Amino acid sequence: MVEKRRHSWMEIRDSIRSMILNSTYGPGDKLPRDEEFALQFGCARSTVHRAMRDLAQSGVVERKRRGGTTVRRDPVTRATLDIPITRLEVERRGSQYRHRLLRKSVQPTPPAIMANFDLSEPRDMLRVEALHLADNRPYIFEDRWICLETVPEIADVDLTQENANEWLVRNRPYSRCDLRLYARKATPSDQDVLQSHDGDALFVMERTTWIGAAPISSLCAVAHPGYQLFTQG
Amino acid sequence: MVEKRRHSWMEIRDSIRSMILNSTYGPGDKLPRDEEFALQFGCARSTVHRAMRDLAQSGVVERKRRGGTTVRRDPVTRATLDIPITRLEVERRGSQYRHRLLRKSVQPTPPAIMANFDLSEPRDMLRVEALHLADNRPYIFEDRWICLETVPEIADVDLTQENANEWLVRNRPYSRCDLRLYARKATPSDQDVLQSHDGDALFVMERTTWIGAAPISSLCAVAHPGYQLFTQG
DNA sequence: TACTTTAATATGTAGGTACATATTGTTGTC
DNA sequence: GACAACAATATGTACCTACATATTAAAGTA
Repeated sequence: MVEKRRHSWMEIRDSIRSMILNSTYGPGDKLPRDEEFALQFGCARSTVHRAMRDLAQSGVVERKRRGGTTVRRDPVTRATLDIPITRLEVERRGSQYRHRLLRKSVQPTPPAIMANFDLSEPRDMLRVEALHLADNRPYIFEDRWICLETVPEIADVDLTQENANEWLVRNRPYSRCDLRLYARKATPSDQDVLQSHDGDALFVMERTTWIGAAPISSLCAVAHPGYQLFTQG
Repeated sequence: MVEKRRHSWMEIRDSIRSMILNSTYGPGDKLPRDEEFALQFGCARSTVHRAMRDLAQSGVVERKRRGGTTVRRDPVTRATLDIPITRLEVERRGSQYRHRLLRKSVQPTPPAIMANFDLSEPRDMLRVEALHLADNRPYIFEDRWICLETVPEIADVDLTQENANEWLVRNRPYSRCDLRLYARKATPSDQDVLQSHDGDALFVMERTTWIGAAPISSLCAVAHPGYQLFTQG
């Protein structure tokens, strides 16, 4: 029997997913070829391919050329984090955004930054320490290292006016971004800058970006006590 | 002049992206129609479409039917977090995984869990408190609420053998997952369970999952001091 | 047996056509 | 002028075909 109506790739995806769910195909199992599924569902191979791409992207299956498609043995929770420009994040909460440049200097990279960039030798970079404020209260403190060889123009930017975060994201899109999230106890110097109390738990986001193989910027952003990071539904 | 060679959608994507980068098209600008780009690049519309879908997904542009494609006014850093099954995370670090069920009971949901699930009324759910260990040292403590109406089978599972994390991820795939990340100061009860010291900063991951509109599980996972969450390269 | 070369094969992609769908703009009616 | 009905349009999808590419399996050679 030949199905007449057209099948959407999402239908196909859901069908395949539920087959994986109800153990028709278990973890590690090899799935039929796209063509076979296409025959089975009465749709085009490209439609199955579209569905499979989505399942692969969301971490349900793994695909390899010639190797076929297998059900992932270790399912993962895959979530997309949207980290907006800090100013927009603040304004979206209905608060007034302000920004203060605290320090700016050229220094050789310390070991931690070298590790972030995978550098074997120290290199002179622009270090910018700045504070983002929401309604005049500290929101995020950022300690950023910017590679002057990759981004020489940054030297001419007035960072008291436009903050480095925004300038970079608008002018230097990256091709690779590494992210690291963790919690850190507030230090005495945090207390001055973030108005945190002794021993507060602070949420830290480290972000390192490259364009191709060239380092752009490595950033350690420390949020105010109580900060939370969400995924978009 | 007509280009002969075939263009890959990634080339097209990079070309369009660099046009956005070098301000040929600025934030908020409307881009040409796919068909026009196709003509311009000498490729098929489907190739431009593929490129555009990628740019839209990575947050560079926004597409609307009939409305066309516009450059996003507010660039975001979009990162994909892979949160694996805890056992695999531990084993991948070369440590030995162990799991201990601490408490298990049926209770009405407290307000915080109701909020996570968007419930207006309390509901009886299975509360499971468990500890994941790496080399016999506390790794992650989880406090999980499981909806018995959506997942009645969980009542028959021996959670001292297979942990709830793994059972759910293998047997109850979700269609929606909300994630919340923050830092929290260690409480005295954390100190017992996680062997944390007084006032340590702890990394907390809250994860709530649904299948369709039906709640599956809401989880508060507190990691050991020093835990870090990465993005995959 | 160990190694290299070759063929087989499943996924990935490009091109093209036709139609679906959402949204916007325009026109018509009161 | 307000609102409803309708047409125009850019993106989205489905289906094909043809070819590209990575990887594995098989065959051949020393």
